[in-house]
Parts: sequence; C-alpha cells; structure tokens
Amino acid sequence: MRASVEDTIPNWGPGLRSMRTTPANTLSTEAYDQLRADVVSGRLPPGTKLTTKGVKERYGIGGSPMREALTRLAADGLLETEGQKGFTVVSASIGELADIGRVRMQLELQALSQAVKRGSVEWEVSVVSQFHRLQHALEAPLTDGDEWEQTHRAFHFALLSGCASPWLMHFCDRIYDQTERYRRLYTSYERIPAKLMHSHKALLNAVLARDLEKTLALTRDHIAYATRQTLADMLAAGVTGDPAAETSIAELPGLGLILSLKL
Amino acid sequence: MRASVEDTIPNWGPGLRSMRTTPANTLSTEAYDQLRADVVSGRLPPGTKLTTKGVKERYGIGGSPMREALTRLAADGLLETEGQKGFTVVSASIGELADIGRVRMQLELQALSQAVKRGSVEWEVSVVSQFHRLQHALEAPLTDGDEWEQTHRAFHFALLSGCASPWLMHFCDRIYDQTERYRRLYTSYERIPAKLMHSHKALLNAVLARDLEKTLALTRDHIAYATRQTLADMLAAGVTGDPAAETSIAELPGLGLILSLKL
DNA sequence: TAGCGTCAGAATTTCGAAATAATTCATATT
DNA sequence: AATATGAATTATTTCGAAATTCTGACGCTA
Repeated sequence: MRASVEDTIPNWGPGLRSMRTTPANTLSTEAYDQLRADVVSGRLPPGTKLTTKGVKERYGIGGSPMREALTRLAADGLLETEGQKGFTVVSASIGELADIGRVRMQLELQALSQAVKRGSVEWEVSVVSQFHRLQHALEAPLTDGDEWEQTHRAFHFALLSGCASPWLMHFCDRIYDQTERYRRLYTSYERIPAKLMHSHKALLNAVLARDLEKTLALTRDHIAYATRQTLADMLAAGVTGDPAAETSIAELPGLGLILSLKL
Repeated sequence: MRASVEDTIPNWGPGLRSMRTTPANTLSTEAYDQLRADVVSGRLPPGTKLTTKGVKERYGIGGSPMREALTRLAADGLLETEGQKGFTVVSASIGELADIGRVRMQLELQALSQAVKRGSVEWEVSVVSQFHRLQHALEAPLTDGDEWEQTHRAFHFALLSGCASPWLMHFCDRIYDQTERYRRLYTSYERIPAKLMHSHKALLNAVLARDLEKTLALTRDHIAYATRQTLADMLAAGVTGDPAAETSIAELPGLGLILSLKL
C-alpha cells in the first residue's frame, strides 16, 4: 500500500478532551473531569470563586492535582485566572455568546464540508451508530442531563470527524464546550427535543446523501437557531452584555438585535 | 450611544498567550514562557523527554510551578503527556504539518475576511505600526531569532485582529504556534526575508485598500507557499510521516505530493 | 533460547507545611 | 465624613519529602 499524506495524520479521534493528554487514573485527571462537567453543566455558575480549600474538600484531593486540574480548565477557557488571585468560573456575556456562535458555525461548516466531500465508509458507520444511540437516549427518560449531553455531543462529533483533521476537530471540541455551557446555563430542556431531533434526522440524511449544499444550509440553520434561542433566553433572564455594563436590559435592542445578528 | 452586540465583545487583544490566564510574576508563568519559547523555537526538539529533575534544574524552580507550566504547554499542544509517564515535546510529522497548514489557512482566511469588511480605523493604525516595526527589524542584523519572530507574529496578528472575534483570534494563535515551530525546526532563515517582505507589503496594501479578493488570494498563496516550503524541507531532512512509519523517504512521492496537496 | 516473574532503581505524582501575596477591618488622620 | 494606614487574617503559591508507579535487568523455568 502506498503511503499518502492522509495516512500520516494521527487519528486522535473525536471528543478527545484535552489535546495530547491521554487520560490515566491520576487524581488530577479525575478532578479535571469532574470540575469540567460541573462548569459545562452550569452547576458551577459564572463568577464562582474556586478557593483552594473549597475545591480540595469538594473533590477530595490535595493541592497539586487540584492546581493542575484548574490550570487545564483555564487553558480550555472555562476558568479565568489572574496572577495571585486564584481561579473563577468565567463570566458569561451576550457578546461572547455571539462570538462563540459565529466561530462555531465557521468551524463546523468547514469540517462538515470536508466530511461530506471526503468522509470514508468508516465515518458513515460511526455517524449512523451515534444517531441510533441518540434516538434511543431520547426515548428513555432523561434521568441524567450529563448523559444525554454526552450522547448529543457524540453524534455531532461523529458527523464532524469525517473531516479527518485533528486540529479542526480539536477547535470544534473547544468551541462546543462553550456552546454547551451557555445553552445549559440559560436554555431549559423542555423546549428542545422535538425540533432538535427533526433537525438531526435531516442532517443525517443530507450527509449520507453527500448533499453538500443541503448539509451546509441545515447546519447554518441549526447553529443560528440554537444560538439565537440561547441569546433570547439570556436576555429574558436579564443577563446584560458585560457584567460590568451599565446598560439596563430595557435599553438593549432585544429580539430585533438577535434576529439581525449576522452569524 | 447605542449598545450593540459588537460592543459587548470583550477585547482580549491579540497575541494573548494562554486563554484567560492574565500573566503575573509567578514562577509558574515565567517557566511557562521560557519553556514555550524553547519548544516553539526548536531548541527543545521533538521527542525530547522532559524529566522532573532536568526541568527543575534548567529553569531553577520547584516541582509545583514546573508541573503547572508543563500542563499548560500540553494543553497548547506543544507537549504530550500520558498517564504516569511525564511529558515529552510532541513529535513532528508530515501529516500533521499538512493538517496545520490547512487549518491555519481556513482560520486566517475567515479572520482576514471579516477584518477587511469590518476593521476599524484603530485596527488600520495597529497594522501600519506593526508593519513599520517589521521593516525596521529586517534592516537590523538578526541578533536574536526569538525577537524577529515576535515582530513577525505581531504583524500577522495585527492584520487578523480586525476580525474582532476573540475566539477566532485564540485559535489563530494556537495554530500559529504550531506553524512557527515546524518552520523553525526545518526551514532555515537565509531563504526567507526577501520574498516574505514582498508578500507582507502586498498584503498590507490589499488590506488597507479593503480589497477582499486580493487579500484572500495573497493569504492563500502566502500560507500555501510557507507550508509547502517547510514540507519540502522536512522531506529533505528525512523526516517521514509518522515517527514509527516504515516507509523510507525514497518511497514518499515527494515534491509532486507537496504541490498537489490541497490546502 | 525464548518467555515470564521478581526485584531494585528511577521517575512521576501527591501530600502537608512553609513562604509569599492579597484582603479585610479596625484605627488614625485630614 | 471620607480617606489613608497598617496590622491581622485569609488565600494563593511554592518547596521538600513521602507515596505510588513505571522501567529495565536479572535469574529462573520450560
């Protein structure tokens, strides 16, 4: 068999949590996983101060693995940290969500475009599998939010993984974390499933039919809709753009702004 | 003044090293900066094992700040780490460079496209300033490689920063690290400056003229050329695709492959 | 000779305490 | 009353040593 450039791309696989950090049963990694789940799920809300004592007690670890976990989360953009002032969960703002939505759309359009053009049979298999899992997860009662989110993410990343670009996948992973955090913070679950599953099914069909234009159009709609929904929910919840901003909610353009937002 | 979504985007600024980690005079950050410079410059070549003792002695720090610095570098994709096996400088491969080139092009095209369309006067000013610095740096003898690279990076990020998208800038930053590392590992300096400066000047003009098509075309050429150059230099240096690959260099398609490579 | 288990040596990971920096709050001053 | 000052407190960062895990070599067995 002939060696091609494509073959030499290491298959880091989708959903790899931290770039080039193969997990192991180290306390640091366990704490990282739990903390990450707590931040992305919103159980640790924006602005939460993560004190040394608090984190050590909550996750039952010492100072070293704690600090390592926090450092990794900060590199992922889920915590912020300054000089000698410890770590806090990043604040959320309308402006950042808009940015996240735009960038996510750009990245996923790129990935899907390449996936539809060059995706292998292996890829199609994984897409179909993950879709099946997703359908199954929807029927079962939503006992655990984390579990459903995991399945949802797996489906999306099965789709994207056809691009065969480790770096693009990595960036999609990072931005998806952000998307998920905002959504779980502000958008309640009840409203989602019906429209969402329809959207997923349509995406699946378009992708398997290798219909590039349709795939891109559906993706644009999907991400724009999701982003606008969360933006609207944030506004409704009274979250201003910047935490320190003076503008009251009444002054914000509101829905008009959201709909006119160029994603 | 009316509040707009754009206004609420926090200005993290270009070239921010680690997402949401505001620097301070902490030992950990100093070690991180030095280690990073050593990896990106190639002074620590791919595959170098970073032992506890070695790093502590080399940078004159204790275990905790060392571990934190290494953890951050791994999150940046400059080191790899597995379970209980410590840290090593990531290996380099043809396949990964091809991926990096592709992704960098996608990201920078996006950023420049938005910059040309929406860049402010403030942005134009910083672009012009950084270009001037770059010209000046070229005349002075290249005493320090790190310093010239810093100026070069600053110019490119001044251009990109017009996109006003913190997340896109962050990803551009991460992928540029990778590009720089590969280039400094395999492409010698003597060949670059003349063609490069011409390219920079053309880019500057196109951008200030708000000529979108020309800007994108020049960027495509610039990145494709740079990537192919480094790919060719890697092949010439005898670096196979995968470190563990069996294929000898003679079997690789070589230049034909490089030129046909779809970036 | 090849394969397997065991054991010392080395390296990484983790803990607990010391050092250093930030914060608070009471007190003094303008 | 408002602001500045400075100990006392709290929190973060760093060090040094203990605990755990990996590595490689040696000897044993089939």
